[in-house]
Amino acid sequence: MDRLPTIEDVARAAQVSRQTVSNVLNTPAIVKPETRKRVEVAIRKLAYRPHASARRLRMRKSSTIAIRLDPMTNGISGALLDRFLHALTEQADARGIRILLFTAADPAAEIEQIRKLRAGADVDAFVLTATFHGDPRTEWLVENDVPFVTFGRPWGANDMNNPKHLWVDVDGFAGMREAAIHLIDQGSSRVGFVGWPSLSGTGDDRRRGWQAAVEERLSTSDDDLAALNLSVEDRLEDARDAVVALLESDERIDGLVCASDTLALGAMIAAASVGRSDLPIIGFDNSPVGQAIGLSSVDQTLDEVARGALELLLGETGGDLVHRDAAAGDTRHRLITPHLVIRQPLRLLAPDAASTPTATKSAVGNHKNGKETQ
Amino acid sequence: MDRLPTIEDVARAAQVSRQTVSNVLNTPAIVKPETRKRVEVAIRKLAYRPHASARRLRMRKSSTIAIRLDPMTNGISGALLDRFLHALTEQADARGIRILLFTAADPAAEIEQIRKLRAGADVDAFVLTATFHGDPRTEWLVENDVPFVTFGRPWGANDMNNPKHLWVDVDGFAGMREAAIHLIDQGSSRVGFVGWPSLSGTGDDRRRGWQAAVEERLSTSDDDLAALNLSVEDRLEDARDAVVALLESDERIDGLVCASDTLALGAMIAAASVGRSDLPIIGFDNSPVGQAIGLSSVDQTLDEVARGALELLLGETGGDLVHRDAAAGDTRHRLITPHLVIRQPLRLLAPDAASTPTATKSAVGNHKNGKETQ
DNA sequence: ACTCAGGATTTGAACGATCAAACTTTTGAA
DNA sequence: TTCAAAAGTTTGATCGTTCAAATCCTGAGT
Repeated sequence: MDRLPTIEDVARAAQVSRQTVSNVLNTPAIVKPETRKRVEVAIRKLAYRPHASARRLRMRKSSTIAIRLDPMTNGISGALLDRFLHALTEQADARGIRILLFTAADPAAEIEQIRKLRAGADVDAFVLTATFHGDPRTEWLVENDVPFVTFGRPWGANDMNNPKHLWVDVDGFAGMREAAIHLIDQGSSRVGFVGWPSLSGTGDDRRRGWQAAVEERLSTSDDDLAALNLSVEDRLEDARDAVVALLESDERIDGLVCASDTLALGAMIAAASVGRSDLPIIGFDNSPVGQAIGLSSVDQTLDEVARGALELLLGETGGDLVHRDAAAGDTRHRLITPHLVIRQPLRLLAPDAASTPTATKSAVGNHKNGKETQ
Repeated sequence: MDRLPTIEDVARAAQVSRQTVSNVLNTPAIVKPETRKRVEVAIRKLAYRPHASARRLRMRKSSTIAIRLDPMTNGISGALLDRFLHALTEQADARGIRILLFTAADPAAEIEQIRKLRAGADVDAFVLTATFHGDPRTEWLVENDVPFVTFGRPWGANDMNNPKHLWVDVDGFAGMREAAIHLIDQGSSRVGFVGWPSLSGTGDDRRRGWQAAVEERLSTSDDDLAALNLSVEDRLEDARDAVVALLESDERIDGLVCASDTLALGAMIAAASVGRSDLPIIGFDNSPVGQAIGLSSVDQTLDEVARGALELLLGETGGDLVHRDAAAGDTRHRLITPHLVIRQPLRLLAPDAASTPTATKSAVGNHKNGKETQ
């Protein structure tokens, strides 16, 4: 056989008509069991699969969701989108939906891309990431009636409980609060926070989580609260420098929670460099680097985020687009609770008793090394 | 207008026939300029774009390439696939090709997925990553005549210059050699190598690069060469422990090149912990973490890899699949030369003179800190 | 035996584009 | 002026599927 088998080939092989084969595939219930079996055998024998483009043309839907792969390799947590993408692809696959990628340098270019993909009937719906305050994309999409869901809640004007669009987000408040409470439960009595300047809604949300935990469990004065609250850009050096300063100005600090793993790593370096490598630190994002270095972190459970996104777009089970108005009231968004991952930190400065290194042949050999480089 | 405009709508608006509109889009040359202009206006006015599925059905090709998004978040260099994906998507977009994602837990599952995508005529060709010795996927693909290209050369049996399939790869030898030579040029006279156990062809390739540089430029004895050559698994701790041992056993080492940024980071930590935080170290992959921490590294220039992959599959310019046999002799693969990125390393242990930290309001304030924590 | 409802199956049309061939107009040379 | 070739445009068929309507079959009720 030169070309791929068509529904007609199957029909011929099973001695039935096109439509019966189609029915076996789409509405098996209405086909007589006997006939159905015969068709199924033919399908298997020919290794037939319906031609996706033909089906899409007829059905007037593409069963495809597009997502922008943005160039932001924003430092350490960059792999976040990567992991989300993976989760999304898996969930989508289970529903018979495909994930298409596109790129765009800026929001305007992204809108243009979306317009093209829509106009070519290439894509049914979109997933937007990294939304921000006053995002032109969401406005445009709403206006042009394009189905979409955002990863990230609308921080701006409209009411979170009745927004203009579907969204999924991670509950940064709950996550950061859990992290802080964990430290307090482990004996910390003075827990600081390293976050971002308060432009980002995400950062503020996480900050409030820390604040809630401290106010709830510790008797930290308002002045102290302000002193324990750092705001720096999401860069290793900035975090390191700020934390060095903080630790030197306040010896009693015995715990830190951070709005990202980047900041947490900076904090670890800072702690080590001022001889506090025992300081418990918790980050956010559960990035690969964090994992490699034994950093405890708040994991975003991207599987659930992805599942939530698809459920909002397509409904609980099927692969069909839910009409916007049908997705009623409180089901129009999902707030996912992240969970804390506790790890044994890798001491940056004091490699104690190298735990069975796997150096082989040409390695010089392993030996104990208990030297405290403090 | 309820539905999207079709070619017929445009034809009506421009007072021509379907086919003429089609010609304006696909073979503008054969349309009389006057008519063409009229059609183009109509196209713009209606914001018409050809229906992708209809076109694909008729043309019997999907203009889509699929790639597996695998779950490997392998530590620090994990973002590599992410970056490759981005480059690939951009290059593909320029050719009017779309990138589709899929997942699979293991090679067998991946083959099954590929089979499905092919049978559904969803995808024209595949890009395979993380190929390994005796990979069942490449065998299957070759046997079943599925067009594909691998990122990673075939290390196994068949001749590299006449392999059974198309491939693109990064020249690890050249990259590692350049790195080592750079260190030597900067004054290093005893340069070690941290790599992986010699199962991986990639690792050996990089090792040979270091070896070539050292033999070429330095008079290191064979015994020394063996002693300077570490092999550990791609884990931070393992690298750290092995490098600590190495540095303690040989004081004269004044440079290290590593087969990955993960290993390099481990080496940096090791160097710092034995008071050698000045030791120049170069990694491989140019990962985001490396960037964040100021690690010099060999960058894989994934743009070129992506371009190469597409050129092999689709030819220099167009979007059409090149017939396998047409891609003659030496154009059946690409070996991309990576380039070295030199950075000012962030001292892990001695944050000297915090360079204008951007801590704001609630930060305690910045101050000089020259303490050497040796 | 005859009708009718209902289920099971088949047939013709449509989705929106391109290809191949037919048709119409223009061009240029005799 | 005439005609053939070239250029420009249109028409009918097709890609592989599903929808809508038509047809065929089966068995129950009169």
